[in-house]
Amino acid sequence: MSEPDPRSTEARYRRIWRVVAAIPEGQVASYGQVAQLAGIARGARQVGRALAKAPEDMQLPWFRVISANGRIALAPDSPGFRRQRRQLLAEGILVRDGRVDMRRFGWAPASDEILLRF
DNA sequence: CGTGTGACTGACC
DNA sequence: AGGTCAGCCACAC
Repeated sequence: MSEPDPRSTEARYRRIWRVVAAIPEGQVASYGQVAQLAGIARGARQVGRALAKAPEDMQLPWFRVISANGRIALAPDSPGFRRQRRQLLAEGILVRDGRVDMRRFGWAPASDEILLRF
């Protein structure tokens, strides 16, 4: 019996989904932060990929993931952008011009919280 | 196997 | 504050 390679794309996606699922309601995390917590250095782009690939019935809070600069990464004129903005606003996260104040809404998990969860 | 393309980032103007 | 750029990495062609 061989363990699945933790470096495989599938294994990485599963860890990414696990981290995203742990982002508290009312808070946001950046793609790079999610990658970091999932043990994937410099894997920000993979996070975007994993979110796009996440099964709908997984009900992943993908909308809580935004760019490190606080901006919604999707195209401002896209349906995805509008949906993300709406869902963020729905849980009290202020979105102004497609931007969120990371200092106010950014997720800052405590170290023990990280060790226990991931 | 080379190239182009992003739901990305950090560094530098 | 806002644009450019190189680095990044999985994927489509």
